[in-house]
Amino acid sequence: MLAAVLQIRDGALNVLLWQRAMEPALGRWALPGGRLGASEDVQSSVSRQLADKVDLREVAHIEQLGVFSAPDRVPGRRMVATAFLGLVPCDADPAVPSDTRWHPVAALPDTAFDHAAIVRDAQDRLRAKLSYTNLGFALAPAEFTISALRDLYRAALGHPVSATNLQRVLARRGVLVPTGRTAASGPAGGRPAALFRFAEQRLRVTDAFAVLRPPSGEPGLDGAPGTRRSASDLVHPVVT
Amino acid sequence: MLAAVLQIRDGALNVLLWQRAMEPALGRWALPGGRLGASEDVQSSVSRQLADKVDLREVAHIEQLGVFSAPDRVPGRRMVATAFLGLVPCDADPAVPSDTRWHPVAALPDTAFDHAAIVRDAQDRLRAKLSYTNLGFALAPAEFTISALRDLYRAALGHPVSATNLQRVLARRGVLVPTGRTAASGPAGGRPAALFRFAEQRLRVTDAFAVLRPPSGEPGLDGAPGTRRSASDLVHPVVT
DNA sequence: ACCGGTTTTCGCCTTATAATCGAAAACATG
DNA sequence: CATGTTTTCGATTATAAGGCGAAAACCGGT
Repeated sequence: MLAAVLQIRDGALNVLLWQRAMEPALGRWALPGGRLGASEDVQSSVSRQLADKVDLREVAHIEQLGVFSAPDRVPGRRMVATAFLGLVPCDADPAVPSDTRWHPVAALPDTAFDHAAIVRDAQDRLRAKLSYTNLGFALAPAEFTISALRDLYRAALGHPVSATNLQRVLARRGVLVPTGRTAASGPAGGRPAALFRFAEQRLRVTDAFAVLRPPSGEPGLDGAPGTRRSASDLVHPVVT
Repeated sequence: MLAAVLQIRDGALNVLLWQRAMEPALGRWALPGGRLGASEDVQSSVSRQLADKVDLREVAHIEQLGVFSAPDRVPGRRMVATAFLGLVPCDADPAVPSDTRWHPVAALPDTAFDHAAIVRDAQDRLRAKLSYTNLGFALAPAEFTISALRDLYRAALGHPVSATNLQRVLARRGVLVPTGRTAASGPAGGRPAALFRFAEQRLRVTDAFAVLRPPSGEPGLDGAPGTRRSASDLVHPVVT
């Protein structure tokens, strides 16, 4: 039960780590987590563990990342961990305990166990899902300009992003809606930017990323009609 | 530790289930699996469990599906299961124990616990990955005609697929290569079909499915150059 | 009030990829 | 050799993404 909680800070992707005060891996930096309780599922459990580190209301999205189970991943005793990816909007600055810090994923400190690999997987997952879902909602504030959103995507993806293209791709998919309001101009003037928000605060997959689509009226030769869920209500869609 | 092992049989997607001979859920159909050993990771473990049910050499691909952990998913005692997706090429017909059968996923029998939901997740994962990976290799024989492959995709996706389009989409991506040989004509004559094979037998993600790409030379403003893995060597890519 | 400087926004065009359609190719049978 | 069947291929259309530059909307200073 571990979580890689990511947030964009100062234009870079950061992850929440705490410094271990005991063996094994004393002094190294580790992902927050804990043991699974008897009457909770893994998702509730990880949420509960995180409550010690950050204000839970700040975590906009959380999902399973995978199971890490190499027998020797934790020296001494057998530990099988279910890892999660958590995302915090960039305008939140949750209070964290004194042993806990945000670290840029591009320059991790000395990490414990296989936690560096888990962070890499989390980053990969985030990058991929930014492409074909509305996952940006979990990184952005409630209201934002396109430029601000562009900066978030650039930090998360690790490469420059065209504001024009971002705007249109997201608008066409219906994930971005204008609020009608505008932001104040910057110090040097310039046209005031329109404010946008994400249409939904829940993960949704872009339909169009599926290739080899059904002809058109998509008759479907599945058995059990009505049993099949439509692509758009898959919350934790599809890949790993 | 459970596996939903899928195979196309008689033009429909099937899953391997065994009938429980003990409580709880006596008589119901369950996914094969077992407990994690002390010195193995979950993937090795599931492979080991499957060895009892099918010839392992027949399983062309296996990957993590997710953790199922609702406290009451198994009545009586606490069971947290890591579920896997396994795929068997359609030309294999592994010998299975007498309590084990293939069942069409469209018409599952009385299933135990939450196994029906796991099978649905497995099917969703397969459908999605057929779109943007070369995962078809795990469903198809070593050599096949486009028509045969079309039938496999149709069965897995649940909707009609154009052979022409399938051919070119996969060829353009470089996942399909002609062997040069041709199949024998059918009983009614017709032009003999060319035989193809998948270029690789390992999962590979189509690069192009990523949107919001880097400008062109993809400079990348990541830290730690060389640390980052390229999209194409992600074996278990990216989504869930 | 006007002018240069700045930032955002929008329309037009190009490119990339997928889907559709129909004609031609290659075989079997009578 | 004509006919029917199946596959293959080229040409075309459709859709989505990326690139580019002009126009819009604000600033501060002259």
